[in-house]
Amino acid sequence: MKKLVLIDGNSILNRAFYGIMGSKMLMTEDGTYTNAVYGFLAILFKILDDINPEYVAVAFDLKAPTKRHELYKEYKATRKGMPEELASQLPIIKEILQAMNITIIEKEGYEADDILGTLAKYGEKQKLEVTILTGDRDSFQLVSNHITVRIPRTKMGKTETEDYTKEKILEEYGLEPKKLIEVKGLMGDTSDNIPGVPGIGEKTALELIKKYKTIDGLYQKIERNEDDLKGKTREKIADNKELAILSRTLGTINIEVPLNIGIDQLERKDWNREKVTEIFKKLRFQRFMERFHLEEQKQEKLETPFSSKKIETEDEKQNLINAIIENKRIFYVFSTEEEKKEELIIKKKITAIHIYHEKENIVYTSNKVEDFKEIFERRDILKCGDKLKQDYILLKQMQVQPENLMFDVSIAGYILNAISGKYKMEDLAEQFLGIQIQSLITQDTKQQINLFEETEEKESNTGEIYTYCIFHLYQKLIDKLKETEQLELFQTIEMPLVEVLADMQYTGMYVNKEELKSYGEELQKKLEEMTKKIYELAETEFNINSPKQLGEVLFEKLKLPVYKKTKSGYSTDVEVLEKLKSEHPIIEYLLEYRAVTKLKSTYVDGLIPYIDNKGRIHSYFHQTVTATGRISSTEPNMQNIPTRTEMGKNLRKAFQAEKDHILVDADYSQIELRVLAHISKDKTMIEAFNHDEDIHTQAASKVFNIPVEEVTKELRSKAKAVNFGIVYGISDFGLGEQLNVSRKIAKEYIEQYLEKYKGIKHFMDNIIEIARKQGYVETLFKRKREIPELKSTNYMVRQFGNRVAMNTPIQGTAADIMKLAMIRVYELLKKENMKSKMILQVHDELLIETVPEEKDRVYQILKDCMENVIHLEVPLKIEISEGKNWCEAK
DNA sequence: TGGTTCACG
DNA sequence: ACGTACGTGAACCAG
Repeated sequence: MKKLVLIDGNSILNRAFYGIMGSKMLMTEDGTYTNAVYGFLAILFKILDDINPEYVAVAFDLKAPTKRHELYKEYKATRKGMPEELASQLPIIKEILQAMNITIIEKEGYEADDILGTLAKYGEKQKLEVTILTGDRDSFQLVSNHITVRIPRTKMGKTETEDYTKEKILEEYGLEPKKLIEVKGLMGDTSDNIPGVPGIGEKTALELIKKYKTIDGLYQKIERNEDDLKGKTREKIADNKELAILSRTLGTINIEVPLNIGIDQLERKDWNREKVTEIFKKLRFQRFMERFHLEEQKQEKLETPFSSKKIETEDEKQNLINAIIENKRIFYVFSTEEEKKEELIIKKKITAIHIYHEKENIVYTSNKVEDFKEIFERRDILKCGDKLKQDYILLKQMQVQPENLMFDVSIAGYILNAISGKYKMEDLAEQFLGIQIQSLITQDTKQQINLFEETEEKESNTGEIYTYCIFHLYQKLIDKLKETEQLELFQTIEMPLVEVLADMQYTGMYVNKEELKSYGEELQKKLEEMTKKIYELAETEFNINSPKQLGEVLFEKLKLPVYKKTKSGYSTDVEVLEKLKSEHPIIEYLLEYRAVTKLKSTYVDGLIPYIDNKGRIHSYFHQTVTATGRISSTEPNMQNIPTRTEMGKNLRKAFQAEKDHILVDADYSQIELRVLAHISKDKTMIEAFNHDEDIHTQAASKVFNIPVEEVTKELRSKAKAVNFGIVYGISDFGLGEQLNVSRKIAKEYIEQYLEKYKGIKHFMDNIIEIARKQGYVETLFKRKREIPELKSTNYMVRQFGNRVAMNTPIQGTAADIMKLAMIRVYELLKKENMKSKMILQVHDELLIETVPEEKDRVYQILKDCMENVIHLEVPLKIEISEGKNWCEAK
């Protein structure tokens, strides 16, 4: 039997739009939304795969009002408009369907489901097996022996489908599909603006139709008093006969639309591959292009634009070294291999070095890195490469102290665009040189892995190509940085910081493994107690870590009130639990359980495997990750070690100074607000900082219009939240949420605040205008962040863009200042040959491990460098403390 | 893999 | 009528 697939275009596009919204709004660089198109195609490809039909058609609604709905005049008025982000995708999907030679059917005056109904019945008569793909349960009335309705569901991001056959409908509703029209007439459908009989829901309607077969049958019996209905229900039904009949008409799918279409017009044909490729390329649908092999293979294998040579003779080596010294710079890349891997600690070593010879256009390769030790240690030779922090560490491990690491391609890429996230050599070579690295690689490394026991030499020219690219990217990126006026930022902050971070990462932080383990055991005991208590109180055993199961226990079994929901069910976060505290004794145990598991799994069990044989943890510090210019830390993240709670503080006792050493912790006080005072030039706030006043107390006095002396703890804390809000890019809703006050009150706070801090108001308005005009914002040191969100057609996204515009100059400038301070501190410690080591940065906090005899000097250096790294309109202030461990030093 | 939760600044 | 404070990373669950 041949098969026909009919698709409700609007319904599926709609599903796809809301299904793939979530976290990432798919969009191309120029702001075209593509999420619904993408989802539509995913669903389409799936059904074509599953069913492999001989015939296909897609139906769309046309905007004109339909006959059916004209009957109900309010219909149009209450009809929800499509959001612009969705509407803009409609013509795109039509264009694609056309390119795929899939028939599109639209008819003025008819809805998609009318067209589908007509075609389905027609198909059935032609002896076809018909499947209707739609998100609309209305179409169940069309189901018959040879017509099935398939409904897609987005479940956890994935699209599943469910088929409604005649049997399934009989089973689920106890009625023939056709009878569902009668049911709808009684119950109505709010989403479709079909009124139905007031007070009659699905249950009653189903029962009535089961009993009386049709609406007409029902009213016949009522009119003859042969029914057995009682009271209110009978009255309502009797009173609303007209409405019921109207509703049935509204709910009936028209299966007699005059279409003049023959079956041969629905036949599946080959795609116009060229056209489809062009559109997919524009929309960046890489996945689909790969799946259908659409990428045009224009370049076979490009001729390599340079030569490669292994260094074999002494002469060759000397010739290269001479060239490097003469040019005062080296373009190079290391090849590395994993030396050993214990738990999560990976140790790498250099296996070869590739160096570009500028005059000869040859990339030389040597596996004797020691030959170039001197070159790396020379300060007068500029090192140009990629991921130089890693190189620094690798060299350091072979007793080489590299100097003048001043050009790193990925960092240059990051400075030029902090939000692209594409800083791999492949990305940068493509973007700035138009070189397709993949097409230049001669041997596929993947193919030869494990072909031999001993992988002697991986015969890949990747390292050589990278080296060649570095040379060409150098001039290109330097020019770009000049163009954007960011060369100074790059050369005086970002590049000098590479060595600082490398050294910090190389040094690592001492963590007392034994103490950490025993603390873990303590937590384990607590955890077992909590678990027992929770099971008792819940009268059931379940996985407390599963928000889903916990939600079921709290809100279904224990019937606690639901304050908040998430996409997938009940929310069970701290905020919700705090509100439920008085409702049930189980809550306090849950809160405690959550706190303890977090500590144990993330910070005890999670950290132990990172401790090396010297007791130190070497977190990776990333310089090309954040949108604002901050540093980030991973494997493990050392920037979010607990500190706020008592338990957190106890944990910090395991983070220590080495034997006979001391930790010194320096903390910028209010750096973000000070930066804000400076860039907004707000008189009031500047004055507060210049007189060393408590900034939150001052804010309280301004917001609540009372003298400073009368500011209570509560008011100060509220004003503190307002200050935070200002830094984050204020919104009344957000502040209200934070303070647990109405958004009206929150709005008053903000208005008061901005009334008193006029300069800040001016800054906020101004920065948004600038951001809109130029498409980006920048920090005091010219770090830039593009804000494409401001161009969005979606209000929410634009609002987010506004907040980002306000926050980024503040957070980013503070990050710049800290980076510069770190460089100053590092330079002094190095110059004075001190044993003291910088071991950690936590955004506004710097941690140094020192020895008693250097302690005073470290204090001096920290204070000098951090407070005087730049002179703003307000002073920068730090607080320093010390201790044997990180808890004491805070 | 995405969603939820939670640790830090 | 909507659905929001800024910047991160990791563990865990469910599909």
